[in-house]
Amino acid sequence: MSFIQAARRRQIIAAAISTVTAVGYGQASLARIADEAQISKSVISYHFANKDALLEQVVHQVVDDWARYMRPFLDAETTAGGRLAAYIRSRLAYMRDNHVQLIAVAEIVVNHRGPDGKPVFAERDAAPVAELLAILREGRQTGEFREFDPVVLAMTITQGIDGALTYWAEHPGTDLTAYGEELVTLFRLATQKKERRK
Amino acid sequence: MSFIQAARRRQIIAAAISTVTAVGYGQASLARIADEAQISKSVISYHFANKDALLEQVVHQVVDDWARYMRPFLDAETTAGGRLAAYIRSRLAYMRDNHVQLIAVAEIVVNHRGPDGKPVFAERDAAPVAELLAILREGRQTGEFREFDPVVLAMTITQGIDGALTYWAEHPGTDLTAYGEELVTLFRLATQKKERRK
DNA sequence: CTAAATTCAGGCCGTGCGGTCGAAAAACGG
DNA sequence: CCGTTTTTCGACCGCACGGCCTGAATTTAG
Repeated sequence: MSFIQAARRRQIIAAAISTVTAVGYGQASLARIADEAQISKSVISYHFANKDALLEQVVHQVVDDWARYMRPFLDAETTAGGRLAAYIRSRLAYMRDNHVQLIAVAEIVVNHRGPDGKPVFAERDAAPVAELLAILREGRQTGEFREFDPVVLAMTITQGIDGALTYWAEHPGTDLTAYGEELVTLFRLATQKKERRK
Repeated sequence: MSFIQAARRRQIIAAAISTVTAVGYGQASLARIADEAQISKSVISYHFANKDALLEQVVHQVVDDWARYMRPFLDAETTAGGRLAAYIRSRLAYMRDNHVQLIAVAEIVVNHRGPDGKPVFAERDAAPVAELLAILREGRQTGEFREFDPVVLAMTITQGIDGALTYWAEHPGTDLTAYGEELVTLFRLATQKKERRK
């Protein structure tokens, strides 16, 4: 693949992301995306087989970048509790710097359907959840965490972090770092064993 | 409004709910809804001004019923902690019995946009969140809860409950009651003050 | 320099959408 | 029983969509 081809693809993907984020999945037509990129519709058709292929590339690229970003933060921690806090902080940090991409991906994953009417990317975002699940199971096995259902915890933590994104989107003035520390505290209290105090 | 009119409207609303839940907001055309209800498309137009009005009625009806369901459970409790647990349990119980309606409402609220491209029902589901926020603020004021940001907690609890719905939708065998008790425990630990133990 | 390959613009087409129309059918009132 | 109103229907309209095709501009290769 030539250099100019790759550049065009990146440009089109970027335009698709900003368009989906701005007007939503349903209104993100090829015409609007082409308009956003200031190119003709057929350029998109030339570089991507069809709309589905374009959206799939959008999701693929963002998810990959996301996982690459979080990895070093997770690997730097040794205890399950530390990894959990790092997970929350790094996922939130990535969201702060890439919220446009993540909103677009969320729109696409939720709304993109196959001909049968069922979602296509059902398990695509399961990767970060699986990572989190592993952390929780490890903490339970080593006895670092209290007894709980790791599935419920993983789901709730994921949802809680996503909630920060949602809230931030609606209240742009929010201090996401402070929000993140609240979440870290919240889930530390929710996972740690009871300690004798005073 | 006559009796038969009300019946037709309810039938159409029910068909809209099941259609949106089955094939998603984007694919839920008037034709498919009419097909689901086994009536002609124009019957919908006769009883509702347009598609937007129909969807608004769907959201309105479900949200109203939802609030009516939860009220007595909340009023039965006196302490903030009790009200919080009742909130989680009753909201989850309603979800178990009305998941089709709630999935439809979620689809509509997220995807329905005005001509400007911005969501229309942005604050519609803010009512249950406000209720939850009041509980949390009350608990903080009376000193029953630890220090935290009520907004973050309210958001996280709401998201956590919604996560149960999502997980249940993907794993139908899930024991929602057990899931709910995990959530109650989780958020009790996250909200209560540190206690001296042993 | 020329010819082949690549890249891009504009327009066309079939499809399905939300919504409307006039007529048929059903329900109602005297 | 008939006339009126309410309700339903299938046909139809204008529109925007995704996809495709044609052809011109640009780049590359020999």
